Amino acid sequence: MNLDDRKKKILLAIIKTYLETGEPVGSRTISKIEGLSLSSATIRNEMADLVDMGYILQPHTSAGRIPSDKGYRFYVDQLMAEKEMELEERERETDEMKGLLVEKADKMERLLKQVARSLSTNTNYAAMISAPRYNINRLKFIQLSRMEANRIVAVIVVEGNMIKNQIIDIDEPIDDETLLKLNMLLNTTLNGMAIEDISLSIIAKMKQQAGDQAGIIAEVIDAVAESIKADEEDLEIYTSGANNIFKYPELADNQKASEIITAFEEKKQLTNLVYETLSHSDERGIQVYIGEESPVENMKDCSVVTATYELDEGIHGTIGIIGPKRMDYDKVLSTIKKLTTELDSMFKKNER
Amino acid sequence: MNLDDRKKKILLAIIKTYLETGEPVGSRTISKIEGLSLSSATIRNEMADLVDMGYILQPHTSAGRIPSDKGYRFYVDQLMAEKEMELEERERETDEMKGLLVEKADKMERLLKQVARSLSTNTNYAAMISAPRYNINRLKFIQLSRMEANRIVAVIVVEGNMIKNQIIDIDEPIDDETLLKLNMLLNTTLNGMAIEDISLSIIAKMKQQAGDQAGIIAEVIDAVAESIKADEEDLEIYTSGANNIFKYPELADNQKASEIITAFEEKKQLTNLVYETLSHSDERGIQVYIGEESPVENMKDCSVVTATYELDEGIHGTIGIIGPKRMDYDKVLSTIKKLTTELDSMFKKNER
DNA sequence: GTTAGCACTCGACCTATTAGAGTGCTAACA
DNA sequence: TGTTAGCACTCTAATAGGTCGAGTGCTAAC
Repeated sequence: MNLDDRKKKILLAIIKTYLETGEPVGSRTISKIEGLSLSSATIRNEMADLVDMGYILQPHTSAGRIPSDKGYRFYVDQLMAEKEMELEERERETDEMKGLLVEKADKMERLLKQVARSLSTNTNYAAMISAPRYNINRLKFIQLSRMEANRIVAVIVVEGNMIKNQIIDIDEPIDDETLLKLNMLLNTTLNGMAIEDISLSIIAKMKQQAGDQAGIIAEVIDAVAESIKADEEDLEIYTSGANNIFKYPELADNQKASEIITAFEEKKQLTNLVYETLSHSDERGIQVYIGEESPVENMKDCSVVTATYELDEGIHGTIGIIGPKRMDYDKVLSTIKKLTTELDSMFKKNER
Repeated sequence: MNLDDRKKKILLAIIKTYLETGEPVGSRTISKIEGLSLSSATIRNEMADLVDMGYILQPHTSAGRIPSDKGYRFYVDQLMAEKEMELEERERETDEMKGLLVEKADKMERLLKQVARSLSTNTNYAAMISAPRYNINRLKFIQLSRMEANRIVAVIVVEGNMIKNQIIDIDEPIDDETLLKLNMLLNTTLNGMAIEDISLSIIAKMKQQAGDQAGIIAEVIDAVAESIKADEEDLEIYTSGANNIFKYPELADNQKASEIITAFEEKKQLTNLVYETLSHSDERGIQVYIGEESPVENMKDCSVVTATYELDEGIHGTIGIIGPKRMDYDKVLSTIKKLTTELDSMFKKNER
């Protein structure tokens, strides 16, 4: 049995109706609404087929039908194909966009929080955004300064002007000249290097050149490695609107709500989502995970829509919307599309 | 009518039983359990009085009694008085303490997250902790470094070794000598000053001394002010275990759960709690808010226990536990007490 | 292949009915 | 006068029975 044109139309009708009402939809409803005037009996026959094929489900024998994960998948694929076409046809006007406008923010953190909030309030679903991640961590500048007699502070600037600090305690006081020499050594050797490329041999060579001060070099390198590692480990993720899940009865029971909230609290689970999205995202950069498809265990009852935004070559992050499987995919896809676009242009202006 | 000794005993028995079972407690239960052997009838009479006095409530006519906010308040006050005594008598042994032990953490943020997590998993309630706030922001060290030709990075270290960075774009390249001069000027003038004490006249004087470079001075001062202000505005708060509320049926219905989760998401509400605690905390530093007493609107159905920890003179933060009104106050008070103590000693060791 | 018709199913909702826990009150007791 | 036994009463939670209606599956006719 294959999915002929009529079956497709009926399936889409069922899903759309269900998305609007949130209740199982019966054959009569479809027979009335649809352009292809067919009796409820015929619809019923087709529906039976669709159940067999796994596109829709019957909660119980004498109830209407609801879409299965497979059904949603069909719908979303269809929808995204349409969107593709639309976007080629005309540049979208930005009418419903006002609410989306993100205030100009000076700090990255604040900006990201605002984006998350904007997303969640606009869609009424839960939202998340990951801080941009620098795939290549290239060192730009290193500076050691003496803070107190036995204590220096290392300032490490990497590509994209992310700044890290590390305080280093030293055994013996260090004089200005040596400090200057160390700074020269560090910068001439390391500037422009990717963190991954700092090999042991380079470090050994630097230590040799540093002579007595080899210990400090080691500490600085450690500090560099440490701060980068820390950065990789806990990818910053901002969330907003987790409480929105309570608006959807199918997610609001204790068991499920607790799982979802937990995922939002323990950002580690969301980290998965980010990596998954970054690695699998296709050319469009938008990804839809339905139910069981979700990379986050605790969100198997949700749908998750993610997208990557790009700040600059090799620097990107992920935004995501988490809601019920019967979410308004149309709206969510538009919103997320617009937002990534806006983010891109914003970063261009805001690049510091 | 006043609260005589027998009434007190009965009241405490009711509350303790309710804390254990979570169900309305009847007169028979009390008459059996209690040392002061009285018949259920007598207990009933007393209970009626206690209802009149507002210490306990009757969910419906033929049900047992549950404590009112006023009842809980009585219980907690009693408990805290006892604790006071206990602590004077003997230094508490640290037997149940293992789980509480917080791993040594190098970064403040990670430490705070761990503390929050430790609190929530140990108590099975929700927990929060605010980053330590420096009441007096004293400048310790300022360093300008050239990063690129037209760009310098200002590193600002304040009391407690909190480090802020600010990138400053300048119109014309600056030479090493001038940079050195500026650094000297900044440090000799500002070191050791409290932020609040940097007056306009001081700034004017510095600008005058800086001559051509007055613009940079202004930018640095702005950066200092800015970074301090940003710090004050969004007080960092870390939370953990919000999902624990689902373990308590009286908090787990949609309406209430949503409110509580929202409070945890929008940290602004928790900020209130921190300020409230900091300003009102008595000598012991532990505060208990029961139901309506809570400074956080969305937590009127919870009890909130907070405490201040002190890192150093004038530097403190707040930890808090949020749970149902029938929380195990005894355990919570002990835990929070121990944790603040441990935090204090940890900060002493970890002070860098 | 499509449709009308009809018996059937099953959850949602409403209404007793019952059981049990707990009360309030009265009358007797120390 | 405070305490207690006894008893009728109240109210909830749980169970069972009954009805309604939406929706189905199937058959037979078109």
